[in-house]
Amino acid sequence: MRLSHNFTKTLREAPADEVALNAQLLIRAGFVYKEMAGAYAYLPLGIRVLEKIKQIVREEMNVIDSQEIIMTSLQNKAVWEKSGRWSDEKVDVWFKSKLQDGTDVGFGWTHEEPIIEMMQQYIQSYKDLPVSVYQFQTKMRNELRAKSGIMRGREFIMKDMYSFHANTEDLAGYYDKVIQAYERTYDRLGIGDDTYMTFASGGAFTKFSHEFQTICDAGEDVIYLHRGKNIAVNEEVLDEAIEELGLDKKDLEPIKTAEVGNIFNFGTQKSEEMGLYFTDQAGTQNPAYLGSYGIGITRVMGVIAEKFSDEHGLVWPNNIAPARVYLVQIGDVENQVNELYNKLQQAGIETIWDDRDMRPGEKFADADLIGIPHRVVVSPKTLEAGKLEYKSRSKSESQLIDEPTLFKLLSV
RNA sequence: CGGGGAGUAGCGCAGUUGGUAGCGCACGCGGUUUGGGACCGCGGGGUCGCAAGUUCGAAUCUUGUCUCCCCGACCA
Repeated sequence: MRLSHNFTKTLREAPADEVALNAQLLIRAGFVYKEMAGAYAYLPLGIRVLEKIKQIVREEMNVIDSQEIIMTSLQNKAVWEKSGRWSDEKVDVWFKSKLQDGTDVGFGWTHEEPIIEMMQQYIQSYKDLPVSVYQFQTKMRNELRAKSGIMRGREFIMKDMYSFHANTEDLAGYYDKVIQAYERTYDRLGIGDDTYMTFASGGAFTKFSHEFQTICDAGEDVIYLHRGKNIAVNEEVLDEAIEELGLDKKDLEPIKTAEVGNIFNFGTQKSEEMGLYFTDQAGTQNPAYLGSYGIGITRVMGVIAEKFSDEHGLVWPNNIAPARVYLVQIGDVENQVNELYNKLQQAGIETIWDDRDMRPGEKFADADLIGIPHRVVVSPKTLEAGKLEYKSRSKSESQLIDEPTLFKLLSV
């Protein structure tokens, strides 16, 4: 990407109505645009990060044999009435509207009911089970108050996955596979070391659901961590969990965290509500066992922006940075930079080429703000030395290296 | 939804005994510059959130309304 072709521009100062660090940095650097409270547009740089996060999640869900689909944002009132959750008293985040003929429709805040409804068409026999599906969807939730930048919006992207099983053991086995897949996912996203599986409320079938909580000052949750046993408990179920798990409160350390995932074992409750039954080997009808598994994609991006930044700007982890290399052109050296740019492209190394007609200082400042992991400078000076200037975003000193060394460095 | 704060140019801000709006950044033109956000000159851009009201006159006073932010509550 040639930066001169990018329509966004960086800001020296963040808009006054943004207090959340993630939104301040992402807006200043040109990753997102705020449409209204709790609703953000994703710009070219932001899309790159978002797609990388999605791709990592996609790959890990595929590993556990889940199949990708896309459901609809418009939802059918009748489907939700089956579970009783069309009611505004039961669900206070509904966005609702009407078709021109007066028919009520809702905007999806989750897809549990619709997916169960849909799967009735495809699951009749034990032979059709197990099955797991997932999607990346924009969820709409009419929150009373949006906050924390892109970490808690009224519109956000979530990966939601649903699995259907013939019996509780099969679901339990899959549930464990999901946990492992989530752990691999958070590792690859660069937040694995700070992310804890946490006992939380909300299990319909089991006593607890499990959240994945990432240490983050901007988070909204507090978990209690037992470092020795590596067990974490959400504050909301602290007393119950201490009792259930035989923990001593004095061994637990409270930590501020942000929820980046939540998985549920619903047992057969929802299938019974919605009427999802299958025929077993004996020819009898049974409700399917359901698991539900979410990862907040845009929230993960916010958490990472929040966690990995310094006084100069964003510091993206390698795997989700919008590019690997930020190539700074200083002076009249376009041809030489173009040559290196093409080599990087051919090597499959995503590069942002700062070919703008600006002073070096501004380019360096933007390189830092945008947070690309590797910075390479080409200037008359470096060309004279027959070298390239290299700097890692996370280090303060730069060094002169030759081209083979650069490619070796980038191949890791 | 309760409490608090704020809406003036794309962004950050100034502008009270009420007198017709200004600064920095950004933007356009010219020139000098060119390795960590340059400098000089000239220039464009604002229904002062919106609507009523008071007044000869309102960014400024009154009322209403919309929006945004923070704390709390809420959060499958």
